[in-house]
Amino acid sequence: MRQFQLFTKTSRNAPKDEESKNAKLLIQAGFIRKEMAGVYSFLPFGLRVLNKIIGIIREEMNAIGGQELLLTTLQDPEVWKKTGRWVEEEADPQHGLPWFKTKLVNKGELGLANTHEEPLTNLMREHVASYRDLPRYVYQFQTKFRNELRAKSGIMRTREFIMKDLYSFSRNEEEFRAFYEQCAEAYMKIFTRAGIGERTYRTFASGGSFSKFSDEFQTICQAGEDTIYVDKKKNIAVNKEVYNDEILMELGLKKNEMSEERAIEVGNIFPLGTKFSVPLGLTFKTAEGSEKPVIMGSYGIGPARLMGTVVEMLSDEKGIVWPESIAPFSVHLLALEGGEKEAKALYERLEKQGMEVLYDDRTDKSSGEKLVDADLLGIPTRIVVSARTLEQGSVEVKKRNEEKHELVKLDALTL
RNA sequence: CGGGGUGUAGUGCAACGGCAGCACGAGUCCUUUGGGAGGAUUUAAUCUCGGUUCGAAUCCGAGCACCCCGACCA
Repeated sequence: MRQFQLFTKTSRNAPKDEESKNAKLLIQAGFIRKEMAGVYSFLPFGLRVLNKIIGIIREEMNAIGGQELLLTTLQDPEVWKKTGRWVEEEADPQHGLPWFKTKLVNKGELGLANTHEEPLTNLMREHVASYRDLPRYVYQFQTKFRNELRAKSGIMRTREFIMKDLYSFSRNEEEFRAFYEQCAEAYMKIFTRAGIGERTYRTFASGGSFSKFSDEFQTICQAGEDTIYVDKKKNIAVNKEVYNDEILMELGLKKNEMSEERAIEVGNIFPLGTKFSVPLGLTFKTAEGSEKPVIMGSYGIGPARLMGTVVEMLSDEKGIVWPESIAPFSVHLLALEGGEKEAKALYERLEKQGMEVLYDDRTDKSSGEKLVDADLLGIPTRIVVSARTLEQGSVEVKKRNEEKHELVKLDALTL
C-alpha cells in the first residue's frame, strides 16, 4: 500500500481525552477513532490488525471443528423471555443483561444483541433432533452491544464490539468436557500466535450465574481490570474472586507459591450445562429412545480487546510494536531523500513476492517525520532507501523491536 | 449509579472579571530533506442554556460531553 494515498494521518500529540495507553497510541497512529465513550471506529490500519486477529482465531476454531455462521444483531424479545433474560428489573440481577433496547415503528420492542446464547440455542432446535446430530460446535464474529455503566480503558471495555463467540452442543458431560479442554488449548495457541502467550494464564474463575466455575484467560498487565494469583511454575492462575483455601486445595496450589498480579481478561470459556437448552427446548433423542437436553458450553474472545492488550504489552515510548502475526503490514518501506527510484522498484518487487508492504512514498514529509511515523505505526520490519544507503548499493533494514540496524545489498535482500 | 476531575482554533496548551494568545496542523510562496526543518504570509476557537455584572472563557445555577476511582461487568 502506498502511504501517499492513505487518508488517515498520524497526530503529533496523543489525544487529551484518553488515559489508557492502548487508546492513546492507536488514536495517535490513526488506527482507530473514538466516536463517543466506549465506541470506537476502526480505520484502515486498525481494521487490518483486527482482521489478522480474527483470521488467527478463525483458523484455530476451524481446527477444532468449529463451524462459522453469522447471527443477527436485532433480537426477538420472545426468545429471551423464555430464559428470563429480557426484563432486567424483574429477573435476578445476575441474569439481567445490559441491554440496548429499541422499538419497531408500530409494534413492540427489539433488543440489540449483547450475547447470543438464546438465539443460537433456538436456531439449533431446527437442526438437532437425534444423538447422531451431536456434538456440534458453532461460532461467529458478531457485534455485541452492551450498555456498560462505565466504558473505560480505551478499546478494552466498550459498549459496541465484535466478539468471537463459540457455543458447544454435546450429548453428555464427558463429551462436553473433552471439547472444553480442546478449546482451552486452542485459546492458548491463539494468544501465543498473537504474541502474548508467555504472559497469558488459564485462570480459574467464578462461573457467574451459569455454573460454579469457569476458566478465564488472563494476560498479566498493569492496565488490567482483574486481580489474579499466579503459580508460574505450574502455569495456572486463580482469579481473586474465587481465591480461597478450598479452591487452592482442590487445584493443588500453595499460597506461598502464588504471586498477585493485575491482568486483562482476553478470553473466557464456561460450561452452560442445560441452562439454555431446557427453557428453550433444545433436546435430542438418545440411542435408547429417551429425550435429553443438550449440554452446552460458551467460549468468547474479543478481538479488539486482544488488540488493545497487545498494544499495552508490547509498545514502547516511541509507539506501537506489532508482532509479525497481527501487524497491519510486515514491511514498512521508507523512501528518503535520493532513494525514491530504487524504493519504488523495491516496493514493486516485494509486492510481487506477496509481501505486505506499506510504502512511504510521501514527498511532502521530511525524513525525520517519516522515521517518527514508522516508529509510531510499529510495523515489524523497516527498510530505508536513501542516497546514503545507495552509495553502498544497499538498503537499511531494522526491526521495530531492536535497536540495531544493518545495511543489506539491494540485490541480496531477502525477507 | 456514588465520588473526583476536565471542557478555549483541526490538535496540544495559555489568558487577574477588562482587546482571546502561543505552538503544531492546514493554505500560498521561497529555501530545505536521516529522527517531527527554516523564513514570509494566510486560516481557524471559548460545550449548551440561563443568571450575576457597565463588562464573563473566567463567578453562580442547570444541562450535556469526556477522563479517572469505586460499584457493576457472560
